[in-house]
Amino acid sequence: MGNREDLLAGALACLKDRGWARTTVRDIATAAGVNHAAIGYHFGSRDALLTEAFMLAMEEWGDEVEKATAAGVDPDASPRERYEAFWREAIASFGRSRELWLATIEAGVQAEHTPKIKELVQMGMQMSRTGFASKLLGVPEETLDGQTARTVGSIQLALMSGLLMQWLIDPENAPSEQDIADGLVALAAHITNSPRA
Amino acid sequence: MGNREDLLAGALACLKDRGWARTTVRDIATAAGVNHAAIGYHFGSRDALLTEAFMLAMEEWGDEVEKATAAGVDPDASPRERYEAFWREAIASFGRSRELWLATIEAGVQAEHTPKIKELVQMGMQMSRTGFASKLLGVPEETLDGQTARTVGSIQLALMSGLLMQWLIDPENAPSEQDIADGLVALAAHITNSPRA
DNA sequence: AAATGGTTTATCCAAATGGATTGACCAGAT
DNA sequence: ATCTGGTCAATCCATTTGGATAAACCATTT
Repeated sequence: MGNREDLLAGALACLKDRGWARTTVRDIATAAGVNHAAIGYHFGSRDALLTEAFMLAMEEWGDEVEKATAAGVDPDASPRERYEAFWREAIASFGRSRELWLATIEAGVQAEHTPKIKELVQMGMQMSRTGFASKLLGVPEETLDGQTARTVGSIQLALMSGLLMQWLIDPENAPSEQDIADGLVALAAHITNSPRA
Repeated sequence: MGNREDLLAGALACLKDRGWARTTVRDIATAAGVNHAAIGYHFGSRDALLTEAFMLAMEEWGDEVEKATAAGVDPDASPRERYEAFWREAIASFGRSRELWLATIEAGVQAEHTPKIKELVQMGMQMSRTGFASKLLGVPEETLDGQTARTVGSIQLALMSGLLMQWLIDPENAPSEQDIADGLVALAAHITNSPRA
């Protein structure tokens, strides 16, 4: 393990607990236990290093999501129980890997200023849509039609990032897994009813 | 209109198209057409000015949300039509006031580093929950019980920020108002069904 | 007209920042 | 042993940053 790996690890750490914008080359170098000149040598620039570190963060993020979706596949449970189990695990992950999740939100902001990041986030969102839709409905990704991915997948993805924000900023008032399922069902029921509810 | 007002307007502009982290005192001063020393005189520090400007952004944000909710109250329309009308207007606003919406996301990140901002965002989220729930269900805020606000309101708020992210980062693949309603109903139907769908 | 108090501007400054340079180091090939 | 290509660290550098200082400005009061 040379400086290169140390720098990547240090950059990932900084990305999590300082965020993209406020990490300096010296922050990274200190976290990595390396002279900051090594950044220029191995990566060319601070931004290039951070971009590469962000890819590591996306992998970790994928693992966390997978862990949550894995919780929602008990064949003996009802769909609702499975759905709540998913959120129970997701919410736990929000707390357990708080900094990581925070970094994913900041990535959304950073995407606006760094084209490469934008591409990565777009890719991640597309994969999430189909992944969520398939796992949620219990249909293999191959046989999943694009329309369902765009509807169910997009909604689940939106709930994921939206509820993440609530849990990060105001966990006191954020909805529990039951609240989520209740709200979803109540909202859909209201929309479906032809007369006023 | 003295420097103070100009600085606030300039800071708001910078907040929108440069974001909190990357706006410098000189950016603001230039945008305001004012010497940057005036920031110290009128607000004490860059962060204090940005915090005050952020409150202006929150007001504008409230107006945009209100405009969208107003689109969802046609008494002749079905609940579903009203819901889609809301999202049609919301999505239009995402495009029309792109920078403003972007600033609200960055606020979520900034909340992590600036307690005052965190308070403001928490407040905004609480108001949004009850506001959304009441407008959506057609129930005055006074008679709305806390549980419904936490469930339906939280879900709608989550969809709002989650779908905003999708529309900001990848409008090409973001769901339309029909997609949203479809997905919501399909997801709820799946959860409700006792056997597998 | 002179004085006053609030405001604005022109500079100054120390610290921080990203990056470049330069010479040391070191394992493996010659 | 020495040469070589890659790695590393110490140091330097120009620029940018947020903020402070102090002098000018200006309307109002005396």
